[in-house]
Amino acid sequence: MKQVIKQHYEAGDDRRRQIASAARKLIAEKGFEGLRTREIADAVGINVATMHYHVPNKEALIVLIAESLGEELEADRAAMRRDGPPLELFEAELENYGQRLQKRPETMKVFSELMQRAGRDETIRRIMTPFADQWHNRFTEIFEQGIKTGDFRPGLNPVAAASITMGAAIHHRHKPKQEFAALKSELVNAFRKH
Amino acid sequence: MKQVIKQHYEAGDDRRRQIASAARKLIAEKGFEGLRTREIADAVGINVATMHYHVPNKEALIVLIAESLGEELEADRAAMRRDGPPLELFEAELENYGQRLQKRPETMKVFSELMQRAGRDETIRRIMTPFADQWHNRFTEIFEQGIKTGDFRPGLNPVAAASITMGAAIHHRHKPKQEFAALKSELVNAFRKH
Amino acid sequence: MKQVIKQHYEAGDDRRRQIASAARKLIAEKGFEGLRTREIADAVGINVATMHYHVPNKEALIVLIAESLGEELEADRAAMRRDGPPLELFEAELENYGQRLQKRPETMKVFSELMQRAGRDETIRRIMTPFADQWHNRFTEIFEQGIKTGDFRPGLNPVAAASITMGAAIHHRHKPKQEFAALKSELVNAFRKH
Amino acid sequence: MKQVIKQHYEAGDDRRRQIASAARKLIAEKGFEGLRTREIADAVGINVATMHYHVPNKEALIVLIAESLGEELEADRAAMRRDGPPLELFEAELENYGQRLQKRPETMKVFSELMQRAGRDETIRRIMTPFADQWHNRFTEIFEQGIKTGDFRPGLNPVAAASITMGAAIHHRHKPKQEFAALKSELVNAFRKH
DNA sequence: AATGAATGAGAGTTCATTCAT
DNA sequence: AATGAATGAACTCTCATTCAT
Repeated sequence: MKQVIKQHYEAGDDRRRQIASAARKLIAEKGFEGLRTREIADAVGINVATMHYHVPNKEALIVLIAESLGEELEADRAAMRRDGPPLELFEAELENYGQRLQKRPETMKVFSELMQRAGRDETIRRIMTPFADQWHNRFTEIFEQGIKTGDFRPGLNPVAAASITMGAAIHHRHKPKQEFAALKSELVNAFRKH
Repeated sequence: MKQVIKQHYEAGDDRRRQIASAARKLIAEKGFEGLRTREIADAVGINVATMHYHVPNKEALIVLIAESLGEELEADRAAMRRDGPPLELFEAELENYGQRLQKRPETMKVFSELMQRAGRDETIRRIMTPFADQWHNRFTEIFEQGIKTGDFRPGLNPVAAASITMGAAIHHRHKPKQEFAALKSELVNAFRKH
Repeated sequence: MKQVIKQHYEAGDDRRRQIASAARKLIAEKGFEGLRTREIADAVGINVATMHYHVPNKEALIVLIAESLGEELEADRAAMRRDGPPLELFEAELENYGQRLQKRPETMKVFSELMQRAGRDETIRRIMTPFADQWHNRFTEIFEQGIKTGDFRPGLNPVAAASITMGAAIHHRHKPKQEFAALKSELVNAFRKH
Repeated sequence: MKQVIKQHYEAGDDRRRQIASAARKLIAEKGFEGLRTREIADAVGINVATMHYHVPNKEALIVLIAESLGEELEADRAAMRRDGPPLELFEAELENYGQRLQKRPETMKVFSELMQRAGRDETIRRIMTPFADQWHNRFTEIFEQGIKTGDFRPGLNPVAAASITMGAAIHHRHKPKQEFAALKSELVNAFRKH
């Protein structure tokens, strides 16, 4: 079903991927509360019943979306370089985030909607927290190493610094791109050794 | 209908205040997407139709909520001291925020729900941005003065620093209270002159 | 809507009565499995949402129907004479049933549909069994007294006889009326003293 | 698809038999109204589409079920002894019914569901009435002969007596087994010569 | 200012059935 | 003979809003 000749047929997981993608687009536009099964189906170009064939109900849909987002973030993470001076790694991490913001703004909007909902929805929380945690851990790690190498201030609290960084990054999500450079260099100054 | 005696107290704007208050409680519990006119009316102890007499539709309700929140934030702001060494003002500002988080967590939840929605809803954005801006300006101002007095690093970008501070504060909203102290001192270290 | 002065408003329980009545008619026609909320609403001449205002969901609707039927059967029972020779009472009971079958065939159809469903549905069982039991007890009682008075065979098992009578009566529900007389006299012969 | 070896066994009518059997089991559990094509297919271990290949639609399915039930009842009937004193035949007939009730309660539940539906559904009525009639005729016949031999009361109405017997039997379907003996002997006493 | 009742529009979900392979 | 995927039609239920009083 997946091979060359017959590929005009969107079978199995492809449909689920299409659905996830359409749903994400809609969430980015109208938020979680504006998400309608019918609209997703329309966007994919299938019947609502067909949609329910692939994704049985709204809860499963949300899980699918969260997973789909998770995979993407994971792929991004896997692609990051992990060696070099901590300060550079820190900047690279921010740079990467900034680019994601520009190239796929949808991703961050959906991420933020899911995190918002995670506060109330156990299922989503279970799927999403690992991703938030991984990100946080990554920064913590960088700070810890950087303190040793002397890249970052001695006495810096790596956990708190990681939180500040993430907060700044997320809070910046809606802002114009130009400001991001200023934010980045200010974060660097905030933590590096003077 | 039940307490005959009090009935004349609760006319006009009092009702609107009750409605706003009930709505805020519900938003804090279930988020915007879980807000139901009927539940608000029930919480106030009136009929849905009566509710619509006071607040004609959901848009007006949202405006009411935003205004109510705005008034509260404004009152908070007005109560803040505005003189003294910038570093102290900065700490006082954060301290005040931390206490608000503990005493009225509902307020911050609603604020965050409204800001989320502001991204999509023009009306809300118009009401909310001033409040976010005022807060941002306040920090910017403190940083500007602090740079002059030597409390904060020379070369500090006041605007970026204000953004980082706000991001950190908002991002911390759900976290346990104990961590807040660490965050606060880390923020101070991030910006003050070493 | 029907009468002259103020009664044109079908308020409160009247609506529930109308709904119960329409639902019973529909069950008699198409059985339980063919019962549709929309059709009931249409039959009453109201919107589906209005129907749900009065009867929140299908389970409540079924309870309403069962109760409505129960009330009717109860009224019937209350109207029956309870004194006189047991044999006469027995015949009167059957006669009354036969007339109900002719005048309100719907009632018995609905009763039988409800009893069928009672086998699977706990809620219905709880409402309906009392009525079946009362009827059964009534016959048992008549037989017990009749044995003493010598109207019925000595050695007759009153409980088994009651079951036979009810089985015969219910089983006859769809049959042509004329046959009922034969059935009745055969039942009398089956149990009376020879 | 999974057990390659057996695949050629289960062609044609075997499939139909499997489907009928699965459907009957499901009807016994959840009633007619709870019968779902998908569940039948699942129970048989085939795809819904495959099911529709063998049994084109729900009407055909019901016919199939009725026929399958009919065959079973017919086999039962054929196995019954048809000679001996009428009173004994009568008791044997009841005894056989009682045993069927215990050994294959499913059969009687399905029979009763089908008879209920026969009241509304012409197709089912056409298939089922013969079976009900045959049973009824069998009792009538036994009574007619028994009157001649003196086993049963002179003046007994064979048709009405047959109806009473069947009503009692069917009505007893859900009741505990122990009571059946009492019912049986009471029926015997009701019709035999004293 | 308040209410019970009503409503239209739509939401998610289910189901028998069909299509392409 | 069998399948995965697709579909239209329907169903129950919900919700913001309105109407008559």
